[in-house]
Amino acid sequence: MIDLKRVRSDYPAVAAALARRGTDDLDRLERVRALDEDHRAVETRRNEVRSEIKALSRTVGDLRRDGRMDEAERVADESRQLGETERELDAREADLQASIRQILLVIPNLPADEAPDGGGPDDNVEIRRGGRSAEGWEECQRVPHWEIGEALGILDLERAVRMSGSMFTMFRGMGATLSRALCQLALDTNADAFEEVRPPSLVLGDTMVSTGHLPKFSDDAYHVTRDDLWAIPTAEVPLTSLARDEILDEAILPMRLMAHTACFRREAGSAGRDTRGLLRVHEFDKVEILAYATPEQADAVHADLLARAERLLDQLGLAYRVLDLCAGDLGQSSRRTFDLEVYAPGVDQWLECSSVSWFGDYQARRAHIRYRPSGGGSPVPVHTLNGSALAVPRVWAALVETHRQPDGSVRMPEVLHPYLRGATSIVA
RNA sequence: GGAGGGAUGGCAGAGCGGACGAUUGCGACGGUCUUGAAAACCGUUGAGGGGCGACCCUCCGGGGGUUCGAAUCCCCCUCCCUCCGCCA
Repeated sequence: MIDLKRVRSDYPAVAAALARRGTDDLDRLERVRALDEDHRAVETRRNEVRSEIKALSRTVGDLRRDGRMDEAERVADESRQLGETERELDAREADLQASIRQILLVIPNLPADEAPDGGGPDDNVEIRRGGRSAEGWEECQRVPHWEIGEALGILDLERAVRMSGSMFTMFRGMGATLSRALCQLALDTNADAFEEVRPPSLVLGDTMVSTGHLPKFSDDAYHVTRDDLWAIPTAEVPLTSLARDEILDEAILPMRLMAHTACFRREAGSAGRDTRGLLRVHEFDKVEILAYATPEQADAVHADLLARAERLLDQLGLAYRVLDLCAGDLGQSSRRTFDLEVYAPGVDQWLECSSVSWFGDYQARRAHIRYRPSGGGSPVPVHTLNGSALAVPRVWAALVETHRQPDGSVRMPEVLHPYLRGATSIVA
């Protein structure tokens, strides 16, 4: 959530920042501002009435102790009258508060000043390329991964669809081993600074609200209605809620966590897009890296997360590019995001394989995660940041296409060998 | 799933319906004393919200209710513990 106090004290700046997203949220912002004024007026009056009731009640007690029953009853009666006013104001106060929160929960984060201008994906700024060159491909590398996977017996989409429906996948043999190897590599590479966590895959609605996945994007997530639980779309969800309702010591920040989990996405609204192969699937494995930080640390932590995600692609011998997302393409909770796109020569596409985001205190406000400054003073919301260290399907696809040899086998980059029981390539 | 017990401040642990936002102990912080430390003593020590401010309001697992007044009484829910059942 954006800071209501800032809406109050700095409305023009908040509105201007929000406007950069090019959404219709300015109406919402204005409604929040008006409701907030009403709310504070009602709250103040309600508190005055309550205070009066408390005073009268105390008087009743005193009078009764003194045996002045008639007077006590008269004062009690007066208090009874006020009780009605109190109930009325209280209901209005609660209503206003709920309305404000409801709107606040769907107002997106304010883009960072540094985020480039722009209204959509076309305005994202490519800030660099890394890994191997994205040019100069051999004919043998121009084969889509689903064909490679089938030929080598390492990808079994047909049977996956039979058991789970379209956009579900199944790796087999060395394909499955490769999938696991990628995750282990990602985990091991980041174990120097990140605590490994194995969180739940099903979470309560509140947990999804904390990160911003609910209430606005409920169509994108799987909902187990019988038990009212949600399948996590990313480990960001449980990892962010790990510190929910807590006050952290500044000394432990930045606090870094990583997790390998399955991720579930309904991919509603993308029917018919990228339907072949591994480009868009309902369930996939991912290693997420995440940090809680102070505002002062956030920039450096953001850069570090990005560097770590890049390093893996580099080690895997893939071609990738880094995009600085423009204000109009930023996810709801993010104020600054770098996307990593890996080039897959077989399908001739840049595939988004990581989003490294800085959320400011937007998620921390929703999740009530604060830290107590070492210098003393009241707790303040932490900043949260996260990114995919490695998301399996698209990296798997790019890897298999990039490293395909003229004989149809797929050479495995050296970093993976220890995780592949020593195998250096995948052959038919 | 069935039966019983519990949930209070960082922790431990009190709390006849009316000076209880909450005794006390520990911990933490500040101070006195000390060459330094320990001990002892004194003091401070939860969170959220409103108001320019004096100050006011809320929070004793959550939600309802009774009452002039609820941490204290009633109802529902959640979670934890013990026992039984089931189970990877």
